[in-house]
Amino acid sequence: MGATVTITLPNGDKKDAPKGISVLEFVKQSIGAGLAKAAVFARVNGAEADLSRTLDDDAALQIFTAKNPEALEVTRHDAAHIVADAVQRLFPGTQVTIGPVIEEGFYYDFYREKDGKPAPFTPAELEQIEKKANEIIAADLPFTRSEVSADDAVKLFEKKGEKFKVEIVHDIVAKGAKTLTLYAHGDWVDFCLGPHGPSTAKVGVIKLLSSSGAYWRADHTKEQLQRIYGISFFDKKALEAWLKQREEASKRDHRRLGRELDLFHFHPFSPGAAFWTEKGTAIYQALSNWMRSLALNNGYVEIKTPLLYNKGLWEISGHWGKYKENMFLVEDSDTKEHDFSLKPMNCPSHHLFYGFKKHSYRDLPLRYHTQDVLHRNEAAGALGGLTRVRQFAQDDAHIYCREDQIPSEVAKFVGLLDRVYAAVGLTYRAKLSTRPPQRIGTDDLWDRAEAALKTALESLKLEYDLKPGDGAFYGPKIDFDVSDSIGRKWQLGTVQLDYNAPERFDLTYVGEDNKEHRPVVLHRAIYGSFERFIAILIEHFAGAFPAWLAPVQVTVICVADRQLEYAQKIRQQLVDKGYRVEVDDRGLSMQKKIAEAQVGKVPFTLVIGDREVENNQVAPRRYGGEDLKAMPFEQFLELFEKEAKLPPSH
RNA sequence: GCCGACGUAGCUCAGAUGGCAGAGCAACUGAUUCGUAAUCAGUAGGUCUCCGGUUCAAUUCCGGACGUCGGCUCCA
Repeated sequence: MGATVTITLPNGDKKDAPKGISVLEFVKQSIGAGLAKAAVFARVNGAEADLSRTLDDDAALQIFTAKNPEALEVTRHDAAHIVADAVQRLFPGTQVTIGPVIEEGFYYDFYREKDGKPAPFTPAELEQIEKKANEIIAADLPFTRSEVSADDAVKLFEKKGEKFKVEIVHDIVAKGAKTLTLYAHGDWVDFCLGPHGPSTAKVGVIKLLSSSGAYWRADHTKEQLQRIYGISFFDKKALEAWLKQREEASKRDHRRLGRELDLFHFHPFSPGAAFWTEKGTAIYQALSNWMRSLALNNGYVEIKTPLLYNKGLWEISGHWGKYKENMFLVEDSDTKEHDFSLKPMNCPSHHLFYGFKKHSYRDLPLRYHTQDVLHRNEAAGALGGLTRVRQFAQDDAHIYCREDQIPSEVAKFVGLLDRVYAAVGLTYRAKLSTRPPQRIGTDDLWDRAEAALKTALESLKLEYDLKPGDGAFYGPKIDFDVSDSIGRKWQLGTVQLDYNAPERFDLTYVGEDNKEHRPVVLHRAIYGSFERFIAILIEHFAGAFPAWLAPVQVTVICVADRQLEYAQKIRQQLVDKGYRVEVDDRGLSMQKKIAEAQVGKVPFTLVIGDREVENNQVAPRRYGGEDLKAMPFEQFLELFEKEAKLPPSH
């Protein structure tokens, strides 16, 4: 009799099985053939494992099938292997690098050259690869796992001529790994942590999405690689649903809605700088006014500083050395030298401003708010819509405070940011970035700075991701990310601690002890930039803004022209209160005008006929079609103002 | 900046192997004055992004520039 092991299932059941049985065999014998067939991978004592893993000790076992989202990640990793296999079958000599699962799908980076030059995959080749990959799925090749020594792994990949894999193996060995795991399906082998599904057939269906350039190790001085993006689903139906959803999401794209709703334009003569229409400007101004009120009501002062500066400033700030490539330089017409630059950030000008006066500890914290225009010379290939532009304005502020004031300042800021995002319904993800290897300041200082940020996040019960080593060289920071309609993440808000700038600019305050001390600076923004924030809001609301943000808040439509005079009176009363109202007096049918108001996503349409004129009423209709029925104008006003006023700023 | 795709009317898109350029919507004109999602008729609109080259002939083929899009990198 062989030894037995006791396996505990998620529901608490315990089952005995012969020691050394595979997970799959155990499931088949002790749970059921159906689950065995559906299984993709397992967790043994919480650790991910292949179904072929043997059970050598008592363990807790959990089986994952297509019903678990985790299983899709595993099969997408399978899919990456399959695509790499397909590429190497079709294009011998192509080298493989890495192929991770990403949020939506996976990618695989290849190195391929022709005549010494990088050879990108053409759309036709992608089709071939996709076809071949799905053939590999149909072939139902089992994935097999094996362990080899580091030496054998190096030999294996050297023999195959896979120099990138060899490099990765060396890296892993340098980190202390003794053995490596290999995964093979058919003749194709890659080394990989796993787990993988039982066979290629489990992957379902692979769809390749795009190809693009990427650099080995994300370093543009290294080899140019060819990246193929793809996604897989357990069945065609799920793939089709995903494609459809993607099409829906693209209808919310701010670039598309910006055109359809006539919010902004771009012109080749000023790439990366928006032309805002009167409608786009209305949104911009509403956000600007709201942020101004929020700032002024929360202890900030608003200041304005120049846009153009002599390079002397950038030499002090360090931008001339580290950021010059991103700055627009301006030639002085006398000296013919590029002695001036448009400001890419507000901080240096605020530091100069701080220095205009001698400050007492009683002045602190001192909070300067600014909405000035900034210019950054972004790489041409990086521009896109409103999310990445060359000219923009931040809802910027710099807080000058004593070190002991940092925790409360950070907490106040994060609280304010949370209120702003909540008011527009945005959900965000906070990221705390801590000390990088290259940094200034003592460890003690960093300990305190990081603790201050952490405390603020925890006091607000905010979940956050920790990004060790991602902070700026002068201090740690918290970034706030929001996703756009196609799932790309954008940084909006940020708060950064800065111990460096006060040194560089020799900023001081006089303390209680009558001696000079260094303040600390907090850089912070909530919207991030108006441009990017508006882009995110357009997508978030799919263009149907709440009344307070909508470019046109009310459209007044008459049943016949004889009611126009009354309609104008209604409009005037609303305009006098500061609202954005239009009367559609074009010679179109009423139905057509209503249709256009809906297409324009105007929050309220007021229909005026003889009955309304007679009774001093309006007949409001909401965007989307809800008919509120005729009511006295005063009653509408009350209802409307609740939604059309800026959100609270206290 | 790098890799790839793309650039036809204000917008969305057709089009031909290299031989007079097409639709819908929008615009304009006229008629229509209508009770909650699109009234009818007509008119106008184009150096087919730009600059070179090949050709009897280029919007179409080739090269370059600019821009847009998807990535890389960076960041708000």
